[in-house]
Amino acid sequence: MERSRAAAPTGSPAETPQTPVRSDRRARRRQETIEEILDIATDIMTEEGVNGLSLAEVARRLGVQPPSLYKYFPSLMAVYDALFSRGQLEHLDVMRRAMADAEPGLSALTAGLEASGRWLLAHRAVAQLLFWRPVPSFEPSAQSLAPSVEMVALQRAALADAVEAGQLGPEADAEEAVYLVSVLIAGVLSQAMANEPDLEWGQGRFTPVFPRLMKLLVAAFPLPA
Amino acid sequence: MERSRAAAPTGSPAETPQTPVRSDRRARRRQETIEEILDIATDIMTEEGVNGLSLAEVARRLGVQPPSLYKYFPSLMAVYDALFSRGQLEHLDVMRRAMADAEPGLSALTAGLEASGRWLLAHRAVAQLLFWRPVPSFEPSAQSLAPSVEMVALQRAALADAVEAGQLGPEADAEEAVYLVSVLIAGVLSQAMANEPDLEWGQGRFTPVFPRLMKLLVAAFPLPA
DNA sequence: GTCTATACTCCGATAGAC
DNA sequence: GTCTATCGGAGTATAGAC
Repeated sequence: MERSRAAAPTGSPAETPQTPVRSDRRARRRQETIEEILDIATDIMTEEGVNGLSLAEVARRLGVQPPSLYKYFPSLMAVYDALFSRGQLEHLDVMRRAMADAEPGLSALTAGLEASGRWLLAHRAVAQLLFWRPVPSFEPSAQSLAPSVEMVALQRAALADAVEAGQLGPEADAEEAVYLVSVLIAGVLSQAMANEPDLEWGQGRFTPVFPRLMKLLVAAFPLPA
Repeated sequence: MERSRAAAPTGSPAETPQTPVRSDRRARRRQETIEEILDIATDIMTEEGVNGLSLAEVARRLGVQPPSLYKYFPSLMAVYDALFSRGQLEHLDVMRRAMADAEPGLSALTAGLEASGRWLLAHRAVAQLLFWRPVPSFEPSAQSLAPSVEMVALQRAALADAVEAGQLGPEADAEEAVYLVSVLIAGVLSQAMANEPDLEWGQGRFTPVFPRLMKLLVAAFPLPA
């Protein structure tokens, strides 16, 4: 958590006051604090449950008094929304990268879902916030929800690639196929999270069956004879 | 909510005082109150989230003061445990009946899982308490957990029946097959609960794919040639 | 078995000084 | 942007009268 103070020595009088440089530094420092708050909030949710998050506890761990946090977030719900939004974006990024690194089609789909599962198991508290809605008084904003549309599009495109490559039958190029695939990954993840809280992807009784489930897709969408 | 007072007229002096009859009546009345508390608690969890349950709110809806509830439950966690236990037993009963009414083997397995899914979607708050552990400070007692062993045994037996009936290959008669089946039903349910909170079994995008998934089991455990 | 009264702890949020 | 002080409310749980 060491922060670099080497650049831009403080005493330099050559720069005009109120420059964008100063503002940038302030803005960056502010952004760092925001990220730190969100990291602490994630820790608390992991330990106490998603519902156990409180600004008082965040303040305690950050070493400030609770009112100070209101300079960064207007309410507890705003913190939840920032956590939701950041989680959504990171999750999307992880899946996109994994798919880009794999062969288009079934390989990319499998790789993307597996990377998604790996990330979600490594960030369980955020995963619960994203998919289980455990805080009834929190509704994610429309902006925070936007990346999930992209997630579906990625999977839809991979299915289309798989059909074109002759890996799946033509019926796999449909919205229903995305639902079926989502059921498979959701089943693996929900069982792993509920019953094996300390294991990561690849360990235990549930996540290892995922590759097997993906192979079943060929049976679900058979190639025409 | 009318309660029958017809039986056992109050003034009858033929019976000795402090008879088991009197105690039975008291015990039954007490049990009714306990069930009513659990029903109200379920309503609250449904509206406010599993974590939103509070004895104060239960007392408010029951029309008593909070301290009165401590005559029935020693703590809030004891209420959670009673809810867990009752849910576990009802859920097991639903599945057992459905399986008994169906042809042994794959039909019984499918019928049991479908009945389970139907019941869980109709009792979502309890389902979350049973499977998602959303209250970190609550650990179900060993006694409350016991019925889940029976659940696994039921499914295991149905898989063995299916193998014997020639519906599935011999590898389906194994513990791993139960995990695979559990992933399928968990996936359907978690997607339905997260994304279609107002729909029941058979409606929406996810639960209708369950029969299709069960058909895939044949592909996963092919019959020997 | 019900109540009142109470002790205790915690939280979200705001006002205003510095 | 930090703090102190405070409001207003929530909750669990216990003691003791009736």
